[in-house]
Amino acid sequence: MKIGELASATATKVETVRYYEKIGLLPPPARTSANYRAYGSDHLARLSFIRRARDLGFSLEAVRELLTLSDDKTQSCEAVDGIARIHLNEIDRKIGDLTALRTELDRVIGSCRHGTVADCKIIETLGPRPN
Amino acid sequence: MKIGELASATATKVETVRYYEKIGLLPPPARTSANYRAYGSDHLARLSFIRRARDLGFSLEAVRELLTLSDDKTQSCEAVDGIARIHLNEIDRKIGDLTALRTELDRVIGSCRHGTVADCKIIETLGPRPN
DNA sequence: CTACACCCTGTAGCAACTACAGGGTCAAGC
DNA sequence: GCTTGACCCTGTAGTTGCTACAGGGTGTAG
Repeated sequence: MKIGELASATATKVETVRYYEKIGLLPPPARTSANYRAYGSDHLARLSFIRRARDLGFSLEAVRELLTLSDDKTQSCEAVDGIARIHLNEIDRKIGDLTALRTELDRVIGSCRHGTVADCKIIETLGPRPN
Repeated sequence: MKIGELASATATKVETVRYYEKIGLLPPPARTSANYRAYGSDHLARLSFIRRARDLGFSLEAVRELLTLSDDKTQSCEAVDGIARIHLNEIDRKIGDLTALRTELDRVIGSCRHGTVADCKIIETLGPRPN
């Protein structure tokens, strides 16, 4: 299959597929006589794997590790589990940060009395403080 | 005050202060005879504003708008309120996305039986699907 | 007078793509 | 046979918000 077909089969942009090849996530495929990339089902499987891992929020570096691990079927699953757990912790941290932020921002917005900027509580909150 | 003093007074790195000047968020200050930047209290106030807005998660583009609005004290507070509300919506969306992700990832991790990679449920989840 | 901390400019790097510019290829329709 | 349009190629520059040099100059304490 050509790059456009592979891309649409995996909901990826063509440029992104080439990018994954350039950074070594996706092995370079064979070429046609016209120098077009010719992909097989192994490429499709690998790119699907990458996309699903990305959708779960794994970084490209984590995806690279997961791919390496998944290539050696005899290895223990522990390393895979570890990567996933680290990622879960990061997500929890982000959710916590965003929730705290949300509370603070909500408080700021709630104080807005819709007057002029001169006595806008939002601007005031951001402005200089007397300490 | 010199750039290092301004930076530490606002918990900002020196490079970041220069960066804000370069992108036009912070006006260029006067210079000493040795070509050192010399800041006044107005710069301190403005940089504090920027930092607090950034801490609330506003993008630099949003900060730029907030600064412009806060400069015209006679204007209505509505635009400010609007920017803040848009930002709040974005935060809510992000929290929602991350929470969904968290659930999914937790499910994936929970299915791990700690065997070999060959029958790792995590890898399996990421691998090719029969559709 | 010599360390050392600070300041200057300018450029390159990070993640993870995205968007051109400037070309080549191929199938369909007139 | 020739044009149109959709696709493909490479390579480079842009995005956000900084951060980290490299290679210099300045100011002060001992």
